[in-house]
Amino acid sequence: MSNPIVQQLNPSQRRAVQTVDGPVLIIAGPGSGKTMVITHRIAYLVDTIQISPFQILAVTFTNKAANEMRDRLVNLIRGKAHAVTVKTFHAFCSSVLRRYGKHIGLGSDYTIFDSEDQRDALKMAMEEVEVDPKRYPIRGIQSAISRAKSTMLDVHRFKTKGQSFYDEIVGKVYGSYERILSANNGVDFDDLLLKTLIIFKSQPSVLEQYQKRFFHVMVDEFQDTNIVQYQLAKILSGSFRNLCVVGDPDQAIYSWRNADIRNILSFQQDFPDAALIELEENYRSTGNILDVAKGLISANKQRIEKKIWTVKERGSHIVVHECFTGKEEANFIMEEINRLMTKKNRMLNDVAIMYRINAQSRALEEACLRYGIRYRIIGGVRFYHRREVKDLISFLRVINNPGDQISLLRVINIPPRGLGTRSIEKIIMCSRREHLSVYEVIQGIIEGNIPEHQLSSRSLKALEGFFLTIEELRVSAGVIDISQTIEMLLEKIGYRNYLEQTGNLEDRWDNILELKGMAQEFISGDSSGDLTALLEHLALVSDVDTLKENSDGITLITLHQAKGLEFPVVFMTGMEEGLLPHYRSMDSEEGIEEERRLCYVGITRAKQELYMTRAFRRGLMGSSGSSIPSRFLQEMPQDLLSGPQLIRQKSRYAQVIKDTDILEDEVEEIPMPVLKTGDKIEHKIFGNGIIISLSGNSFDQEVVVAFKDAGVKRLLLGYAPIEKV
DNA sequence: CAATATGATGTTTTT
DNA sequence: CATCATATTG
Repeated sequence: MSNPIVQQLNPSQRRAVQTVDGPVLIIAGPGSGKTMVITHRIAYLVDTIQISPFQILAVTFTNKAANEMRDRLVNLIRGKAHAVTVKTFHAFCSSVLRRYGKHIGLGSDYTIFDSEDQRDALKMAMEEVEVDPKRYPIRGIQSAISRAKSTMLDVHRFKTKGQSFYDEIVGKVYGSYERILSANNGVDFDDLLLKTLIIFKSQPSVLEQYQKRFFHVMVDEFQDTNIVQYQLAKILSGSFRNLCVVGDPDQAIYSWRNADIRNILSFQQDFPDAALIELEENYRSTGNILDVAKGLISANKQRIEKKIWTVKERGSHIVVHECFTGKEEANFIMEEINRLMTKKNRMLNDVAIMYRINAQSRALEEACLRYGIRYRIIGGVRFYHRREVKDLISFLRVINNPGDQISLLRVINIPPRGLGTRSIEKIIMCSRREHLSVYEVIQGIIEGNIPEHQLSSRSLKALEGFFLTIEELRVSAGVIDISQTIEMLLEKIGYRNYLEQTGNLEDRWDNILELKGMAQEFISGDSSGDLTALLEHLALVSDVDTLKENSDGITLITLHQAKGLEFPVVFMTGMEEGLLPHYRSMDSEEGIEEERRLCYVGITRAKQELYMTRAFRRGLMGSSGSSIPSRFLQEMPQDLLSGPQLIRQKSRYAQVIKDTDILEDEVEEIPMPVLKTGDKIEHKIFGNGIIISLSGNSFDQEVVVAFKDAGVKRLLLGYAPIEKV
């Protein structure tokens, strides 16, 4: 009872920690101490029940979550924490495949293809089976194949199951794509999971080894696992049945990655005896924030009702602010941050700005620079996808796995050495004809074993230079360490010089140095430090993982990346129809509900202050249209919000109130003049005008104004800077 | 035949 | 607005 591990926990948390026999389902609301429960549960298993830490597997959603969990475990159980396996599904599977991939014909130096590589491979595949990428966009095929793999359909089963004509096309490409992958000794993200599952199912001895080892299996963010991941968790815990999953259906935001909330239902069916534990008390957010979140999420129809509550104070109102442009939105936020710092003693670290899409970050970044506010940004143009970084990684991949043709072809002419599309085509032809990998063909040509290459002597010379460079690096890579290899590579191909010619050298070179630094850090870390391990690390670390908590600055982050994090002050930007909810999700009810959950996730990141902003015009993708407020704003309890779209506001803007829209108890709080047809008004930009007509409800009041100079305009009141004259 | 310039074209979220 | 594909130039 007086066990120190459980002392500070509330009763449900304690139950979650101490229920260690058999299957357990923990439904954990936001801020309910989920991570604490998981770490304490592990500590309890190790210190109280005396389970060997070596026999515990904890699966997390991101590497960052894994690291954080490990850190917290160290505090609880000291050195024993390092014996616990804490990994993402992908990282765990990768380690299994490195060891046992040979059972399914996978060499241990396989390359992990990210979605960009995947696209290149698909292009090749489509060419091979003559599917026109114009008619059948790669993205669509990519996601169809991913969906297939996430639901355990291999090429054969996909082909027999598929019905539509499109399925037939996808089936063809899928088959060719798989051949290309295996020829490259490459796997994509989905393969990491699926191939591991296949090994477990087909190699009883391998499975048994893992099953015997992991006495306890825990899965975090269970609502965002896909079917393969669930199968993995189930099969791994097969011999002891000690599977504990933790999740929150209201925070499921990855269905587009084939996560399947139904896993929670499947779990309850598969384990009818599972203990169900609900964590309802929120320790993170103020009462107002939590109530806004609750109000919003209750608009979802497909939902299991869940209680969440807090004993915390009401806290500040949620501020809703509307601006003319994205730039103004950013400026407002900066001003507000400055105010919070001087008036409320906030630190930059306390603040996060969240957005739906990465493209929104640009305006915010620029504003940070203007205002001299330090910031750290996650993603944006993802670091690992930047051209120069990708170039370097591709070179390293070729050195590590010459069978990786995708990477090879990407860098064969970098920097330009006179091997254009034509020459490359010829090389590929050779490789088809001789049934050799591209690298083998190149070797053959150089060594004179393949005379019918048809390459000009100039191209031949260039090719030889390329080949010798790679060979030299491959040989020396075995002796010198990785950062020296990188150094040598950059030197040999004259990469710096190349960047100099292409312009903006500084930024790009900085990125190269950063990657080099990362490699350095990696080899001095606890891993084996070889090239294979580094490349695996680079493929599997996400950008969120690199978020440095200690450095001083505000955080710019997408709503998706923000899952699992918390900040005292949160700004949610772009609260507009089309952005949140995103227009690509707006054609289905499920899509909208997922967007709503995403919004819910954002809100519940906030501990004390929450702002929601929107812009009337946003400069996304070239020209911009005007936007209307996100429906989610209207779904929140209005009395907890304060801002100009509300009736009780201290806006500088005029506001029209129609009789039917006046809420009785708020009438006296309306300070604004009421506009009617014929009123003379003045617009900040368009100048003087007369109101011709009014329409719409109080939320999007539309007014038609005849301006003296600017002609007749339709405007939305509340956003249009209009004043009655 | 390779490299560059220009124009069109399409943009969520990520392991 | 930034990438991609095609046209043009060297």
